[in-house]
Amino acid sequence: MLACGTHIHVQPGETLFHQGDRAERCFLVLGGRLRLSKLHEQGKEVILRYLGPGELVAALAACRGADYLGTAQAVEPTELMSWDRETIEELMLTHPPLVHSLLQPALDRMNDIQSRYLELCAEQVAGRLARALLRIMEHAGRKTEAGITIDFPLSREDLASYVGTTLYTVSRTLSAWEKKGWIVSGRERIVITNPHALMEFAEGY
Amino acid sequence: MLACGTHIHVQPGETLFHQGDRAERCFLVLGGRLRLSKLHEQGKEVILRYLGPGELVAALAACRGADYLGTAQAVEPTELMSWDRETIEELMLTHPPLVHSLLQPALDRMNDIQSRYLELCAEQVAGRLARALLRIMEHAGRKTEAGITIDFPLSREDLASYVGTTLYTVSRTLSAWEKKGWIVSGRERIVITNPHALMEFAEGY
DNA sequence: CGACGCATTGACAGGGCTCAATTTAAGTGG
DNA sequence: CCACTTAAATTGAGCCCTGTCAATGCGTCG
Repeated sequence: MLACGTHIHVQPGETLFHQGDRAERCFLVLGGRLRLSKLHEQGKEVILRYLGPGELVAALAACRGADYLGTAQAVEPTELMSWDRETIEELMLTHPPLVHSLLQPALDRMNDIQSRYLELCAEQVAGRLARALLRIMEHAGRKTEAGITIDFPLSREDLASYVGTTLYTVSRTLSAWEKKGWIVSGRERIVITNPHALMEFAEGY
Repeated sequence: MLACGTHIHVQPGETLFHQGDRAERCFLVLGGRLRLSKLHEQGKEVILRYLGPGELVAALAACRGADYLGTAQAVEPTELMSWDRETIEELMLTHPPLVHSLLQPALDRMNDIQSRYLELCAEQVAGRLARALLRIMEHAGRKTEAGITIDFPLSREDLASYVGTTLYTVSRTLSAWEKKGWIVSGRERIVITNPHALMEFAEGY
């Protein structure tokens, strides 16, 4: 069954698919990391989510033959499995329980953006940034001696696009947290040394 | 098949289900209008979307037996059809093509919030408010002699919760547009007299 | 080692939130 | 039908967060 799929490799910076294109295929991330973003008419870019190993991409859109809702590009060398629309549709009809494997991630992502939409409305930058770090940490954190390292390149600008602010405000905020000893950061690299403090901060906001 | 469903009536202000409760049932709006909202810890409320006749509510959550992602309450006398989890699951397994009837709305809503998330990041209040009015107009507008009337009660505060601002800024902005002759508004009622101007404004923002 | 891109920091301005005081309009009961 | 009540809407004043612009520092890679 899985053999019907095609192996794909994408290099950092390369685009897997573009927002607005017809979704002919869906993907499963095997290794590496993708960045799903959406572009505004006036040029500003927003990061919808990062996708790591084990996650499905564009499954719903491909099922329906709709357009991709965002643009997916690799932030690391990424390996994927891919299926075309006909194959998925056929699989879905012949294996009804498969639907649940699609529905759960869809529900999770719905929950994710709706929560972030709420935060964007209700909280100011620092609170959103704290939650963003925690969220990304849960998703892509690796335990190291110094703390929990986010193990893919993540710039100030990326974070800004993720929480809806500017790279300047992100920089200022991270500097403040670094002085407090909550994080250690370098060029496109962030280590969270005190997750508990960050959580308390995000809650109490 | 449809006979398995239960008829439900909800009065304005009444709550159909609460965010966080286990989703045991899903619903189809037959008449009236629901307001789906999400509450922030610090008390602020955000309106995720309005639901009118023909729209499914909580279908995905009920399929998965997950928790409701938001709170649904009526803004008008509302009539619904409702099914419980077991029934949907059974229907889905026995009628595989039914899945598509669930996937399409899910995709539409995903697209809707992601777009609004983008707007919230990229545009300022006036632009978002213009788009919100147009979106609600598409969804619930009724042609009248004066223009296109939004035919359910919609206060300044509702609009504020919808676009992520305060009722004061909404009031000021609507006043300005009323002076320009783009809209006519009263207590919880809005008529769009010049949709074209609003669209141009939203685009050019 | 030089150059490019990312990050930092300061100064400044403005959009929009907050708070407070009225005004307007709908609904209610005598 | 008209006071009376209550909730929504309007408007003004002040201020703060954060976006914008500009200059500089620094780490990485060719």
